[in-house]
Amino acid sequence: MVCPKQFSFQSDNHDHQRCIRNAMAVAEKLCRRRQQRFTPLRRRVLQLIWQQQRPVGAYDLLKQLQQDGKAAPITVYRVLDFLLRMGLVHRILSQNAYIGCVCPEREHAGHFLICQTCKGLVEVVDSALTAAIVANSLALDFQVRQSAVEILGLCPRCAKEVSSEG
Amino acid sequence: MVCPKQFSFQSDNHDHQRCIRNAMAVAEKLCRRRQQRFTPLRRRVLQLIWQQQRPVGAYDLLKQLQQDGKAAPITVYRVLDFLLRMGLVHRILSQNAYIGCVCPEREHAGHFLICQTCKGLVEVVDSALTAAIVANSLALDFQVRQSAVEILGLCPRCAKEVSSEG
DNA sequence: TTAGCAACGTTATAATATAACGTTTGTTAA
DNA sequence: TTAACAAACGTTATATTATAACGTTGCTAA
Repeated sequence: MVCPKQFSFQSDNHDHQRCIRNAMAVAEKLCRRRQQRFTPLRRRVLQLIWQQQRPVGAYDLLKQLQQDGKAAPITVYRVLDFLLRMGLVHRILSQNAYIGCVCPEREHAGHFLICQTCKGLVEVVDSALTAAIVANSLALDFQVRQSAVEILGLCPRCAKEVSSEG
Repeated sequence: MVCPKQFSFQSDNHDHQRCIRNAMAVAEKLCRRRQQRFTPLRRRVLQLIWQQQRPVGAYDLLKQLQQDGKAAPITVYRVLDFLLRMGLVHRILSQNAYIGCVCPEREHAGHFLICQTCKGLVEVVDSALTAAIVANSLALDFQVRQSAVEILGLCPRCAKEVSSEG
């Protein structure tokens, strides 16, 4: 089970609490298997990230952590670093923000469609895109370690609003 | 004529001064055609960007400008904003840096291979990659405005060095 | 049960980017 | 020409994002 919101711009009224619970369970299992500590702090931050349905900034997370008590930026960044290493979240370069990964079990690059209006985001998993990246890299004798694809534009809903206004 | 360095990791001893002169001439023509002012400051910054053969940070540019006289960060960012709007430079998200565009006449997204060791960069122009992006967007009824593809890894030269060390 | 290391706290600071407002300069149209 | 306007640039201040350095706590494994 994955969060449908993160695979399509359309699906909206799904039980996101269930997605969150699922993501936490997957994270737990994955950390245990890798013998990494899924501490309360790490759990809390991952949960905060999943609660938003769009990419969240580090300082947004910080503010939320500070509602529980004192916290410093480095705390957030350290946790983010861990979550990124574990593949539990993706970093969205164009937004300086972070989002929960829908499929942390399988290692993969983050490929995204991002709406410039509502900041909504969809993770793309597509073999043709991956193949094109591999082909280009092979052609230049380049060893891929990581790839970031961020496609910016207008999601269907925001496009509709724009056209009905104008 | 384009800078071969920006299309391959291999070509190294080409006449880069000539590439720079060419880039400046193209920029000049393009601004005139669009009735935009290619001021001395804008010219200077674009030249500084082309002089590096890798992505340059805004504050690197600032330091170089300050050798001519006083300058503030906003000055650099304003010029970068102009150059980006004109398509004369690309912003490299993963590096917080900027690089001259090898083909500003034709509007296009920036697709790059970036070496994590030497920070060398190659601009990729590939229809299969573009097609994959378009296909994904169409499938989700998403209107693309801009796309950023940054493929990080090891360029052939750095790969060779790593293997000869280890 | 203690040595060692990972996690986290605390304080400070680096690096990147923008806001607000005033002045200069170039362009346009009477 | 020159007044009116807008674009470019200067100046000062500040926002936003991210990391460094070092000490303390607490888990874990021999």
